[in-house]
Amino acid sequence: MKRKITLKQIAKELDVSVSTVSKALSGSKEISEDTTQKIQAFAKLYNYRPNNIALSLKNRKTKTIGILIPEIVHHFFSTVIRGIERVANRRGYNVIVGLSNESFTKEVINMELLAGGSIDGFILSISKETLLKQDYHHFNATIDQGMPIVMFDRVVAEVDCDKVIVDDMKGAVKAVKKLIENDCKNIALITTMDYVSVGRLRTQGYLQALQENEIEAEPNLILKIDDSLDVENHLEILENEIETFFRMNKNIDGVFAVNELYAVTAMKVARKLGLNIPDDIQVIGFTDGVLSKHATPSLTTVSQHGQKIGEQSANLLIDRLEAEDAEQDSYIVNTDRKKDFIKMVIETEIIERESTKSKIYLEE
Amino acid sequence: MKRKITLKQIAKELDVSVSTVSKALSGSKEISEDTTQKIQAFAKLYNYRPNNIALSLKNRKTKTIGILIPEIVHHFFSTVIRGIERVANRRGYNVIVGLSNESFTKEVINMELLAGGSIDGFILSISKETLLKQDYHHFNATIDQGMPIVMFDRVVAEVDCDKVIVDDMKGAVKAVKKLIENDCKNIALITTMDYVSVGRLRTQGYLQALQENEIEAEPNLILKIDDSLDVENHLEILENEIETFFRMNKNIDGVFAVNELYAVTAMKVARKLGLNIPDDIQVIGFTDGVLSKHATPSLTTVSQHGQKIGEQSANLLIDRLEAEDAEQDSYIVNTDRKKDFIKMVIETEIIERESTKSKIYLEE
DNA sequence: TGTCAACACGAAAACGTTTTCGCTAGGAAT
DNA sequence: ATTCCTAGCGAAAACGTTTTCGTGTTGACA
Repeated sequence: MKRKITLKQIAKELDVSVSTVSKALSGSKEISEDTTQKIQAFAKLYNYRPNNIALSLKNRKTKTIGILIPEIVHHFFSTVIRGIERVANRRGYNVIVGLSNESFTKEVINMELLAGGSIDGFILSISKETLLKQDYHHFNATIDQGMPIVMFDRVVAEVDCDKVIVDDMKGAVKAVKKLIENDCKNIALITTMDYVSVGRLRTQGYLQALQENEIEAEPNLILKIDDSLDVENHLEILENEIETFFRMNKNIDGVFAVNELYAVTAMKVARKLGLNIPDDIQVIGFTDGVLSKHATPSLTTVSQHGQKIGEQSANLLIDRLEAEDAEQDSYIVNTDRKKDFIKMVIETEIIERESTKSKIYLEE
Repeated sequence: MKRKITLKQIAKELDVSVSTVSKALSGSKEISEDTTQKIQAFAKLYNYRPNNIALSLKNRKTKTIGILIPEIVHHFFSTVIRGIERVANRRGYNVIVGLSNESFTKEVINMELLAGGSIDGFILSISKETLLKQDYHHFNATIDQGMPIVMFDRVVAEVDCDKVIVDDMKGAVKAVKKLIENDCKNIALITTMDYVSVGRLRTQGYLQALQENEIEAEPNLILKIDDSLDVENHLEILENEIETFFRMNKNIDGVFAVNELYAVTAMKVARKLGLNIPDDIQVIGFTDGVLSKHATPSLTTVSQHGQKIGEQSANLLIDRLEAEDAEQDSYIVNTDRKKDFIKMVIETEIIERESTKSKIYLEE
């Protein structure tokens, strides 16, 4: 197999020194035009590409950022990656992706692997298992070794770093308020067990919206799904749970679900029970993915703007990386830097579609 | 900012040589137990992690593979990545992802960037623009520099490398045959313009299935959508096209669509026109994604097994990488190696759901 | 003719490893 | 007492760059 051509080989071939080749290729004024031309031509001919690895070793930076997410077959995380990739590329960085599959062990292993020099910083979202264990030593160890981290969506107070989050609670409040405005009297909540922070926050938002409108929360109207099992492959279980839930609470006229899947499944079950959407029952979901857009009827959702989250995360990380660079040139060292971490909140937005009643006629 | 601790620093601190530290940490028998213990304890205390970059430079391999895909917010590509990541991790490799966004330029730039030493090999799927331009020099240049490539799904004969493809044509044949068996007399095809190979192949499959059953293909029953525009954001256009298509061909009783989106949109339109699925019209799509599973009625699809494609691709690539290693130790050099590239075909499978009639009663 | 600047280039260090080889000291064997 | 082996460690090269600091050869100028 052919090896990539190196400076040394070019140097030997053209009978000059490595330094000369390096300078010629970077267009240094030090080298005569003759030599420069000759070297550049030769390099082009042999398709020379500098070895990033060697550069990384020298510069102590790799110009790549590591992403660590729980799952990639997931619309929200995909859009976040796309956002990260956008600004990373624009700012001259590459992106390397690790998957934890919601497992604590895989998260730790992946971090150790990537932290071992391959990347300059992390952008990550914590796995469910880690949230359950509440063991965050690997994050703190990485930060201690001077590698900055930005967390998004699933964050945790125990780790000191920049964070980008969705205003889950506010988003839920907005959604439920919309249902209330649309004359729903008995609003159900379909949520998960609360060990993942986002589920808890959205539940809180639901409760708060009710409280603000002086509606008493009815425990019967809250359905908690155990999402530790792989829902995608146990769709019937989910459907059955929702069906009995609906049967036991025939008065439900509005549903707020903490994710797309629960929402469209709720719609499916409702229709199976002969209910019309949105006339008999209105539904709002969370996460604006493909399901919401293409379901029939299309689903009104709380959009989290995943791409924006990714973009902001990347900007935060790269800003910090480049601030570090500047710091080395500067005499003033801000020892308090560790304390001014940023927590950025991305506003949610309600995308109105067919699963809720349009109130346009009221606004005339 | 704290820098990562290096062998040299440990050596200085413990007043031994760098070599000793290196050997002690790798558990070499050469070093006395005393020293080994002391060094290992110190290393653990300071959380020493070897610098992969330095290792990569020395070993001339990075143990990471580069993925280059047109789009990440796409169920099929996500599952492929998951598959790649699975076997890569199992076999000790990392995964770095680049996105071309269907753009030729971004594809070239990304390849140059990654090929510059960051990775040992590529797994990629060609962007639409590249397929249109038919300019494949960047692939061949990369291969010439000794970096192996595996292409999946969107492949091209002009590049000599391992390939993993879906039997698109056969899958389409199966789907259409199923419609024929289910007594459909006028089967429509909703497809794309054919510059992307997969669209063409699926169209061919449609035609072949008809021919094999001695049904004459009716040009009116083929709808070609211009997918150069971003369909996700021009949903109404798609719906309108399909609606007029249906209105002009009221005899349609079966639809084969080359992707999920077209299929569910067709179902949506059909229902809007008062048609019942699957009684009046049966629908089969391609690609088994979330839409198919959660649409109402759920969609019968041709599954491509994206994860399997990813796993096979990764295995092919890593096999080749490790064969290269072995080659260097061997005296026999197979100069014909370049010619025995593998083209692996992943079988499709029809997932039957509610959008086609069940024929169980016939099989009794 | 001697001095000096400018020009064109080379040598070497540095980044963090691993690995090969060599060296020293001590004990065993002769 | 001399030789030899071996355990335990260090020196140095190598991977591919960039960059700093020489160094030698011009030519011009005094």
